Amino acid sequence: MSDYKPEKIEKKWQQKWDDDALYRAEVDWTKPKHYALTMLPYPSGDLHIGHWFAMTPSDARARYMRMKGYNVLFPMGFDAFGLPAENAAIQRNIHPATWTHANIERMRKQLKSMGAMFDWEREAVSSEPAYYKWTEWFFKQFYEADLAYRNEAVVNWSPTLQTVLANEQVIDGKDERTGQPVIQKMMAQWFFRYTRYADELLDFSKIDWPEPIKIMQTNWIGRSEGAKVTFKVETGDDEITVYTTRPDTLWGATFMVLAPEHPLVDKITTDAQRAQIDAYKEAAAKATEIERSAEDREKTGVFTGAYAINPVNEEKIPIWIADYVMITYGTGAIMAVPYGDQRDFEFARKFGLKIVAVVKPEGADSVPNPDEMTEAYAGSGVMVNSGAIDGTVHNGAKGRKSPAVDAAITYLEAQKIGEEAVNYRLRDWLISRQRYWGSPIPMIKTVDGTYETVPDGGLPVELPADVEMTGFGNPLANHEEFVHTVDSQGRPARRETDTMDTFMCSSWYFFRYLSPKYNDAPFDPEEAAYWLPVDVYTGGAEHATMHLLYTRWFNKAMRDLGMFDETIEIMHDNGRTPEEIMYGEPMLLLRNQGQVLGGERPGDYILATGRFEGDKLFADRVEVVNGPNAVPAGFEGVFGEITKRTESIIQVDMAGVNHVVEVVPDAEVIIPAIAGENNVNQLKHHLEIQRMSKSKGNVVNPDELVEKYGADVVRAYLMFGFDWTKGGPWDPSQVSGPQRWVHDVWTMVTAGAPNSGGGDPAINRHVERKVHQAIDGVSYSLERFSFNTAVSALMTLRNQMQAFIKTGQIGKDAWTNAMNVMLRLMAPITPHMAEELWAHLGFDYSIHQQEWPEYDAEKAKEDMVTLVVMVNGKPRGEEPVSPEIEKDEAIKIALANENAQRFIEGEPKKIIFIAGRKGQEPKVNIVV
RNA sequence: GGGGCAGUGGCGUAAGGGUAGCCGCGGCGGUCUUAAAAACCGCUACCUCCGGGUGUGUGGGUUCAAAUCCCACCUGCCCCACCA
Repeated sequence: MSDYKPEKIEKKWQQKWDDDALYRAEVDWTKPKHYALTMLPYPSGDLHIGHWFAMTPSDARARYMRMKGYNVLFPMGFDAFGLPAENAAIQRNIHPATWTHANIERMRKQLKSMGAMFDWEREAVSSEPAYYKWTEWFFKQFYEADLAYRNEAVVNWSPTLQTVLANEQVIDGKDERTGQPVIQKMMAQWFFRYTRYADELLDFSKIDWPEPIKIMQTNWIGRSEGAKVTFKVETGDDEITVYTTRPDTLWGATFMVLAPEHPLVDKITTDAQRAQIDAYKEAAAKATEIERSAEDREKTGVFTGAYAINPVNEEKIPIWIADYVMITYGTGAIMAVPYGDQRDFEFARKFGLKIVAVVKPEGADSVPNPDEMTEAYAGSGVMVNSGAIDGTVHNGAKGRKSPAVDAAITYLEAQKIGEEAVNYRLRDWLISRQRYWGSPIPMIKTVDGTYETVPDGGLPVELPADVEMTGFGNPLANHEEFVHTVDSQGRPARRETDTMDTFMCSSWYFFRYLSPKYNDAPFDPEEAAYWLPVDVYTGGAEHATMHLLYTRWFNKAMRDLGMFDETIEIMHDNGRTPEEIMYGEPMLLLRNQGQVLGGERPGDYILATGRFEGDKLFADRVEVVNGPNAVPAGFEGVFGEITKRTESIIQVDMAGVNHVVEVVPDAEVIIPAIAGENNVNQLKHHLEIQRMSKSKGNVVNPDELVEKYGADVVRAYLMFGFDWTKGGPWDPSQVSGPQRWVHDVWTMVTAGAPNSGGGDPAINRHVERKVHQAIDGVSYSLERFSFNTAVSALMTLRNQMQAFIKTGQIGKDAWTNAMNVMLRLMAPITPHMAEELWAHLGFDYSIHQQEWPEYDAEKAKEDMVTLVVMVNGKPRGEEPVSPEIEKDEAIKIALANENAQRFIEGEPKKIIFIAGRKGQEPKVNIVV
């Protein structure tokens, strides 16, 4: 019966929508606006099922908002600069621009097959000169406002290739292409003053963002309160300043540790120690920061031979270098208090350094003997052996909220040996990349070594097209014509050859969408005044601490440089309060989707022995073995891969046959890979958890799915089959549910009304009720980005309608009205089919310009509901009652319930009535 | 190592502190068919003395009431600055 042909109707409607400019979003001050934004893709080659998973639900939400009466802008573009284009260039001898543009062409076509309401007139591509002219312009503005500066930073340097490598190009300290060693090298680079906005970035009060994102950003910024303390080096005039969050423990500082890169190291090192120090520095240069900061690593370090004087007690303390101190955090030097800091404690134990107890733990009778301690004590207590602050209390609070810290800071400031200080884990934003395929940094280095900006007329500094991509050296630095220029006084000068981090491009793309062809500024203030800020932003949570923090910084810097001034004026002229812009927050609401995963993880291979009961093995011994090829001779038990584990019940695949093994309590579990005593919880079962990636060959191509099922079914499946915020493994076997749903609706509508007359009024009333319950369910779900429950509510309506139609008693008008509403509810999810069936029923084009159905609670109401009678919180009986039942009446009925009475002895202690909220039954809980 | 998140039937998942498992997938039984597919109907957590009892990773706690809130643990996933 179903002659649903998605390949025909989808193309047809996409073409018509395009011809009619149905999704063109234009400024219209008479209508409320809604700027819906989904993260722009990197043009890697093919659209991934993950793009569909991120974008089609976002599209459904944008469509819903449009039907709710908003003027919706939902644009799309490409984040087109980046490393993969260069890799392609090197491997296939193709220009990065050619590769990128070809990919964009292909992906644009794939994106269009989604049937999303993208306004393609607004498309922006970050690698086009018309775009990166403004990326450069932003850099210039930031530089002139002292938000950009030059400083040294560590890079992965390949001596073989004479080039800087990305972290992902470095595998085990070696370049992935040549296998040659990579070293850590200091290089002068461009930074933005990210930390200047650290405190403002900690304020989330004006935005509705997911709690985890706010927590991650807060931790990432890592504000800490403490003090800076200056130590004098014993000989010479040198001073070493340290930052500490625990200045109260200064009396317990028994040595100092400098980062190996600390500038004073060479100067203070004694001749006797020099060889050792140099060797250590060289070794440290080879390790990455993540490796170095791993706390489970054995502590290493070398004594410099020099001593410092502890300013509070004049003690002479040795100065060491060690790689657990980072040059990038604080001052690159620490005072080591082995009593109170675990890392310092381990270091002191390893090298036999002195430990002095400075805190008497809360509730302890005496101060611990440092020689008997097995770990540092970082808790609260009373300060001891601490001179001026002896007896003050450290209560565990941060900064001056701890009395001991407060006393220490006051003392340090009075003695002029230190001062209160705030430190951030956040570091300034290093935007320099020694790469070709990025936006050039519009700076010129003059003959006297100073920098000046490229004048506005010189923007954009365009990337030269005739470069050779060999992977050796920096193509821009090797391009003579590009490098040689003149400065403002006509003297020969050199262009900056670093390009910008691509996060710079993606920090402002949603401004460019407003007016991608605008030539007088990054964006047209007339457009900005209407559309800004972004109302809803959707994308992956993996951007929590990078893109999503950079773009907030960028927006605040733009605000402070007056880039919104004109926009704000226009807002005023149109009666709009510009407060939202003044907050300096680019996106008011953020929601994250999860990831669609693919592939599999194998389970542990086990040998299990014990006692069989039928087919089930009660195992008293389980051993994890290497793989499927190790069956010992004469083995009796179960051997195979664990496919599933629920507590102590294990499903084992033994040569294709499933066996159930129950691991008895106290069974011996042996897992060689996990040291120490093992238990059943550590057994790994088969899981499908891997991320999709080309190298694993488990990427799902949406084009094939669209061809097979149609875009509407793929959209419906992606929205229905997952918790959108979680994502999950790809499982094509689950497509059939949504597929049946779409086909059923098609069949239902094309079959026409089952009854040409008025039908049974009671049935018609039921239909109306279920339709309104569906309006409520779908609206509530879409409002909350809960796409799976939206589809679920529509499937429920399908089931109910099928049952009503089967009676043959549904009237023509009731049926037509039900179909009319159902199609409008489906329009955001399955836009093509909804449009086709809408036209089939003779309603006015386009369904996407219709209003969202209005919910009427009266119409949705049931005549009778079930009163749940509970005793001590357990359901004991049910009684049919009116949904409006009052408390007293409900309690009376509940107490009269026969079954419930069996559980009530004597007088109830308490009776609680829970009113029947929307969609829920009233309840009475009788406590006895 | 640091940070974040998650754990519910065979599977994907639902549940606004208030009857755990909505909606699907799969499976089992049936109808129709020469047969199969499709479609349609029914069943589908465990135990039970048939009264009921148990059950949301484990162990505690708060509450009249906990999948939901709190604490600890176990397991897994994601992010960590030149991948985007």
